[in-house]
Amino acid sequence: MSDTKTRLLDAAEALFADHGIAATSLRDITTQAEANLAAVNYHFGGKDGLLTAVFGRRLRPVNQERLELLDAFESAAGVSPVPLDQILYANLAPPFRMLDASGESGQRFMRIVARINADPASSIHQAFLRHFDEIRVRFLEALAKALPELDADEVERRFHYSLAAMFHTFCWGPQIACLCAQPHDHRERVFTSLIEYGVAGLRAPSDGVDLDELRGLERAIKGVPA
Amino acid sequence: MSDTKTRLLDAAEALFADHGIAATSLRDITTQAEANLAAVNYHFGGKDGLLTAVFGRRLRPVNQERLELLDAFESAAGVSPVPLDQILYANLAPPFRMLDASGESGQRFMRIVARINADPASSIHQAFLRHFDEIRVRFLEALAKALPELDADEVERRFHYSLAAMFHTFCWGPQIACLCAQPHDHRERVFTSLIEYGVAGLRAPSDGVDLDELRGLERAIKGVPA
DNA sequence: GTCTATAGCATGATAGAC
DNA sequence: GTCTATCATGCTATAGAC
Repeated sequence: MSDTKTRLLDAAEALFADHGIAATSLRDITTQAEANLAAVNYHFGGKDGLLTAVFGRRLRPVNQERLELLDAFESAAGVSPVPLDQILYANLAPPFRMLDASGESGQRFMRIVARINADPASSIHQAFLRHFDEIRVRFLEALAKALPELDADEVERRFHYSLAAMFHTFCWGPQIACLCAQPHDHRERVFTSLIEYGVAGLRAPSDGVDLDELRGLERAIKGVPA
Repeated sequence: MSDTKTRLLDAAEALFADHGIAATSLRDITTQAEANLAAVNYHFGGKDGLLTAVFGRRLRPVNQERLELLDAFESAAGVSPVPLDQILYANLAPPFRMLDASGESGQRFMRIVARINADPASSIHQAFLRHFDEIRVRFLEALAKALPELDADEVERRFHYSLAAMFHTFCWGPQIACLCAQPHDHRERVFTSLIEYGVAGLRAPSDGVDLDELRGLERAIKGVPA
């Protein structure tokens, strides 16, 4: 039998992911973990602390691996920029590897992460973001080097688009029937798809779309005079 | 002075967006709306019903406009597929227009939407999804027609990637300092950027990335023998 | 129909015994 | 480190005033 702390983390991870964070009470968690209600407060200082510990436990190794991968690709590239597919691979491979290794519980965890990510007003959000401080800086540097024709703002926006697709996929995957059907084969396809989409998006010409032209077309179609 | 129902909706929208849904109590809402606590239950049946009404009120006209825009572009295209930038424009222009028209409260609203979207386990999620049933079908059809070389699964995945970027931007925009600085000019840039990224991503060649090659590279770099 | 006052029950947090 | 008891607060429901 594992110790109370671990049992609480496991129970919280499962319940937060399946029923949502707000909908899960400390009593649900302590009951499933066969622990006392007050144990949560003692070990983690409260519900927020427990949640922080839940994602910290898994996020640390995943993000560590991301940085190591990026390091490796950068060393291999020397003075040249790291190719975009390698940058995206360094960001995506670690969480996908965790999905393969941890099975059901890994999927659950990714759903929690995606949920916290989408709620900037939540109280644990800052603790969550701190896990990504170094990631953000390092990956933005690598992207900026690989995309010298874009200004820094645009690089950051596009980086966020690629993150959004990843979070959305982890959060929605099981329900879009893209990640669940044939677990492993499908995951491979989704992994590839995320990189393909991201590489193409990051490389998009920055003057490829003329908003005024689209607006003009809209007006013309709708029969508005001017 | 507006009626109680409207005041409750306005207060709830502001508080849900600023402090999060779970963190906002009915008492906070009724206090700010200068209404009685039980009014929420009477008019909306509870907190969930209130939330449903909050996003329904704004989502209906926005989604209506999306469909009308897509209709218009499809009529103009005749038998040809609608160009990708027009499809994405039809999806993005209505919410951006709402942002310009409704100012602060519109921004708040988009943050609520993004949050609900990221929490599939929440109890209102189904009511939320129903608003997008028709959108999903119509836009997927248009995309499939414009991207005949992709299989249906891949079209759906890429459609979701483009949605993810949109939600993420609306949710995070103010904090990434992309949407806030010079409100209108910046928004124009972000709008354009979303379309550029999306068009390029949707058009990505579906065999552009070789996962095994990337994995092989990783192994080689890390010095693993086989 | 519309709103108010209030009661019932569940939750998160804490104090203090062991 | 663990557990019991308890408190303040939150959501829901309902009885009844207007």
